[in-house]
Parts: sequence; structure tokens; C-alpha cells
Amino acid sequence: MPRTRQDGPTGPSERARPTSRDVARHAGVSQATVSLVLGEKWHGRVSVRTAETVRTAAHQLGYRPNLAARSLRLGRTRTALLVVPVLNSDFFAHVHTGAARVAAEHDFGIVLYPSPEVVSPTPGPFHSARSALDGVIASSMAPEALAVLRGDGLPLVMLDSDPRGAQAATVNLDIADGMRRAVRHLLDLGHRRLAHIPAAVDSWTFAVRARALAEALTGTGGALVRTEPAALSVADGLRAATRVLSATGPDRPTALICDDDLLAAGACKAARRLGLRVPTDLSVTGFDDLDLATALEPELTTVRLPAEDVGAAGMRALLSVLEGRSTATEVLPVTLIPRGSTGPPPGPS
Amino acid sequence: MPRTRQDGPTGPSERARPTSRDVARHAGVSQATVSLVLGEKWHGRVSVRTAETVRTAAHQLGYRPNLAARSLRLGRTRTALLVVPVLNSDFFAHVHTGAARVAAEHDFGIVLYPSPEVVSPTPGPFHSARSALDGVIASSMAPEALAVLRGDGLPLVMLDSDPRGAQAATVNLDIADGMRRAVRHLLDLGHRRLAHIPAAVDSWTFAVRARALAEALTGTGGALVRTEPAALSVADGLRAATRVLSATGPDRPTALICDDDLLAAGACKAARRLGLRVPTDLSVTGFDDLDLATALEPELTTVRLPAEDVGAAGMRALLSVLEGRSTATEVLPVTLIPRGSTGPPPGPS
DNA sequence: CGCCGGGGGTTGTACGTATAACGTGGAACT
DNA sequence: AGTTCCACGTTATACGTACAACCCCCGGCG
Repeated sequence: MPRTRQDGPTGPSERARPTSRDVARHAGVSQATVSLVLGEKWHGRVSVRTAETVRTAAHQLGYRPNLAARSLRLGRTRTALLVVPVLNSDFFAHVHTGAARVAAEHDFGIVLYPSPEVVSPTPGPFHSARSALDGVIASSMAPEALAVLRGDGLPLVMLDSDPRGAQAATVNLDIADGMRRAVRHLLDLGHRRLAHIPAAVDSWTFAVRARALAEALTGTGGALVRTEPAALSVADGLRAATRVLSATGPDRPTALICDDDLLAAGACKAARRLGLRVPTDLSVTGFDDLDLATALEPELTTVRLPAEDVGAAGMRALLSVLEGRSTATEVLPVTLIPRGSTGPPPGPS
Repeated sequence: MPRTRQDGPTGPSERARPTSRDVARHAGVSQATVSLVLGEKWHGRVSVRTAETVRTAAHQLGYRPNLAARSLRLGRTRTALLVVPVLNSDFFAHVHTGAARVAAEHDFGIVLYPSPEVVSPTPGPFHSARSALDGVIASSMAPEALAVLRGDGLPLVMLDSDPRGAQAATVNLDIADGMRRAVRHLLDLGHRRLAHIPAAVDSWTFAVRARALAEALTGTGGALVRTEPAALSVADGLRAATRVLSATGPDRPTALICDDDLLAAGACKAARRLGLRVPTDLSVTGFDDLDLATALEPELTTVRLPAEDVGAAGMRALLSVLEGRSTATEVLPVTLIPRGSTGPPPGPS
């Protein structure tokens, strides 16, 4: 007997949750009527008086619909999965916040999934096997992980990912424009020899940065003198920047473009250790505009990515897909935030 | 007719998900047998041959159990809610990671909820109204929010919260010990005049810091010369530290103890702006050991809080509670990470 | 030879909800 | 007076699963 009322060890204070039938009994109507009223589908089918009776009864009993039952009946769960590569970046934390806000407005829940590998070593059948889901929002995923996701056949929205060839709605950041702005900013300050510290991560969002950087430099007199990829951490940014800055003569750049604020922070550290002052001797730019950017001294010039907007737009896109309206790729604008880590290049000492 | 097979606009490729009954038909057995086999409850009730047949059939069809149905039947959802005050701190991101890892090991899911207010302005009926939950892990919650949570009558585990009077399992950090270590560290370096920048947040974890600081100083010759609370941000840490450091003479502290790395970062900024070098003229300590701590120059001496362990222990505690084993309060040790932001006080110039 | 036992399943039911399909009493119209 | 029709509900059912309770057949034993 699995279903005896739990009046045992927990005591009788552990009241079983009231069901719609309990409410019905209490209000003197049938369970169907309760469902109609509480589901706001009663107009013209139930009298105003009865509806009111039902509502007060539900309130008195503290009735909460059983979502498992509702999901089973409806075949929908009003829950979306948000997959992010790493959570310990407040970029994705903000993505989540934005998505959760929109979700809440539409009575949706969000399950956060910090990349399959983090939680379980076996990619295996994806988490959607566990939680009942209506759709998936995947952020900056590697292609093979995406394939796994798509295997579930769930409605999918991709964030900050390659829109080509993806049979899915996509919400992107205008990363290329961001890079153009950063380059333009440095060129305007007078820099001509730039170096790039790309993130050593195989994902669309970083591939775009490299391409846009090259394009933005063509025909401007500026040149990319060095490229040194780094893993996404302060420590590896430090290492990469140190290598780049150890060059001398015309190979030494006067400005460093980093794919991420973490890398930029590492670069600033490297500069200081090499006796270079930022921005007097070296300019540094980042991407994201994390908390970190203003914690540093000098504060970081960076391309701000509207993370919360990305999450919100992603959730909205998913809702559209679920309602049958297919969505075009959406591209959100980014802004360059000039701060203290960039300045004119040092004079030709 | 709500349940016509969806062969319309989406096309016939949108196969309906196979149910246990489909598997049964495919394997030539009854649905009950499928349930027994897949639920690993068949030993001695189903022959090995049949069990194998069922499993291959399930695999061929790509069967995934419908979790809504299972939850309805079982009355349990294998889903826990993790409530955190703010997500845009990688402390809580790590808490989540730890909890999610343990959850995955036990085939549990985790729904993350970044504090009621963030998502919906009305606290109202809590999120547990939305998602079907087996239990709640609440991290550093304000008392009134906790009361709302408890109102749902769900099994509850609290993280980093006041264990007294809480009829719930608690996983705590030995914050008091952390503060003691920080103070001891500074005293050992020779500091005698300390200032405290507490977080202006009404929560247990910060209240403990203040108390432990006072206790750690009694009878040591060290004194707390100033206390200036700040909101949990770099900017407000900067503001508060600026006020503290503007004092002159014996009121000016030689070391700043900050309740959080963000505040410590702000303090370092303040020091630099006032022409004070860290650690030569001023020592600074923080709490958390965020990425931030090693991004700064000098790197931050800080009390490392094992965030991931907290999350993991919290999830384990919840599992214990769900299995009827009540859990004692657990206290995790913390460590002081001495780095570049602390040093001997300046000589009596 | 009749009865027991147990291995190997099956049938039936309940979880709580949403909604299609079906009354039902009475006012209004023919 | 009979028919229509509507306002207001109710009854019945299905979603997919887990498991209690039953069933049947066959070998062994008294």
C-alpha cells in the first residue's frame, strides 16, 4: 500500500495536500466545476455566485493544483531547460535571471543545467530524460552537445550560437559589431599594433570575434601583430599576455584585445608584472562587462554584452515557438564601455 | 479533442513519445512487466530472458518514462528547489554546481530559484506552487522569506543560516572560525588597529562575522577602530572604505576586514585612489575567494568558503531528510588563503 | 492422487487534473 | 401545449505509470 495517508512518524499535522475534489466537496459542486472555475474557463458555463463559492473554498483549504497531474493531462509542463556551458560566470547568471523573469511572467518555470559534463561524466541520455520539459534554451553550446539536445526532439532556442544551418530559433549578440567598436576605439586612440588574446574555446561566439577583428583592421593601417589563445581564466590570460608582451621592437603590440574580461584581467596583471602601466604603456580591452571590469584598477574598457536581455529574448523566442509562431533570428546590439584601461599609445620613445 | 496525435503542421516526423505500453506491445508482454523490469523490481518475478527482451524493446523505441505520470503515481518528483538570494555571485553558482552534482548522482533534478523578488515583484505563493517539488534547499535566506518557504510544508534544508530555532537540517560554514583566522593573521603580522566593512545585509552569515570579529579581538591588544557597513558591491565597498580611510591619526586603521571579496575589491580601489599602497600602507582581507580575488593586483588575502561543498552537503542532507533520517547540523571548515593584499603594518612614521 | 508452492507473469486500479459529452429545469417562443 | 434553447452544471474519461492482487501452470511431496 503505497498511498496510505501519512499520519505516521510525521504526525497528523502533516496534512495531505487538498485536491480539486476536496475543494469541490467543500463548495458543494463537482470536481469538474472546480477545474473550470480555477482554470478561468467558466465564463457562461458557471454562475458568478458558484464561481465565487469555489474560489473561496479553494482559498480556505489552501488548494494548490498538483502539477504532475496537470502536466500528465495536458502533455505540457510549463517548464523550460536552460543549458549553459559554465555557471560560474556571472554572464550566464544574468542570462538565467533574464530568462527566469520572462518565464515567471508566463507562469513558466526554468530548470538550469550547467552543461552535461559538469554534473555527470557520462553525457548519455540528456537531462531532459529526467525533468519533464516543454523546450530547451541552449547557450553557446558546442555542436555535438547540441546534437544530443536536438535528439530529444524538443523545441529548441539557441543563444549566442551559429545561426546558419540551425533549424532553430536563435538569439544572438552582435558580437562582430562589438569587436568592430573595440578596434575602432583603439585605432581612434592612435594604436596601430594590436594583439588578440582569443579564448581557446570552440564556439561560435569566439570564432566570430577573430573574424570580425581581422575584417575591422583591413585597410586601416592597423595590424594584428600577435595572437595567443588562452583558456577562459585569469591565470591563463596572464600566461598568454605575458608571452605576447615579451616580444620587443615592432612585434610588441600597444594594445591587447581580449575575448573576455577574465582574460583582460589576466592581461592587466601580466602588464603590471612586466613593469608596464595600463593604459599609459599598454591598452587592454575585454568582453562581457562583468563585475570584475569595475573592480579592477584601472577599470576595464570592455564590450558590454546585455546578458539579461539575451536570456529574456531567448525565453520569449521559446514561448513563440511553443505557440507555433516560428521566430526569425534575433540579434541584440552591444555597446562599448570606454573606461580606464585604454588610452593613447606610448610615444615612439 | 485535446489529444489527437500531432501529425498536422509539424508533420509526421514529430513522433509521439513511446509509452511503457508501446514497449510492452513491442516486447509481447504486459505494461506491468515493463514497469517492473525497468524499475529494477523484477528479481524473482520476471525471467531473465523476458527482462532482456523488454530492455532491448525499450531501447529500440527510445523509450523515456513520462515523469509527470511517474510523479503523479509516486507522489514524489525527485526534484529539489534551490533558493539563493542572488545568482550573480559565483559563490552561489558554485553552491548550485555542488548540489546539482549530488542530485544527479541520485537521479534528482534541481530547480534554481534566484530569490522571489528578483523574478516576480509579488512574493505571493512561492514558486513551489509552480514546480512540483520534493524539498527545498534555502541558502542564506532572510527570515521572512524562510517563513514563506516553510509555509509550504516541504522538507527543508538551510544553508549558511542560523541553526538555532530552525526545525530544519542546516549546513553551515564555520564563518566564525574564518573570521578568527583572518583576525589572527592580521594580528600576527603586527596590526593593532583594524576596521570592519560589514555587508549591510540582514542575514545570519554576516551577523556572525561581526560577532566573531569582536570576540577574536578581546584581550589581544588589537582594537576595532571603525565599522562602516556597505551594500554588497564593489562600488559601495569603495565608498565605505573611502570614508574609513579618510580618518587620520590613531583612528586610521592599518587593516580592513571586509565581509566579502567584492567589498574588499572596492576597498583596494579606495586605497589606491587615496594614494595608499596595498599591502605596504594598508592590508585588506575578504571573504569567499571568488575569481575576483586572484584577478586583482595584488591578489586578495581572503577566507575561502567551500561553496561547492556547501551545495553538495545541502543536497545530501535533503536526501537524508527525505529518507526519514533526520540530520544534525553540519559545519564545514573554511580556510584562510594568505595572498598579496596583507602584510606588516607601516612603521610608525 | 490430491494438494501445495512458487516461478512467471497478467489484470486492474489509483494518482489528480482538464475537458468532451451529456443532462436538466425552466423561460421564451410558436 | 409542445418545442426550442440556454444557463448551469454533472458524469465520464484519459493522460502514463507503479504496484497490489490475482491467476495459471508445473513440479514435488505426503
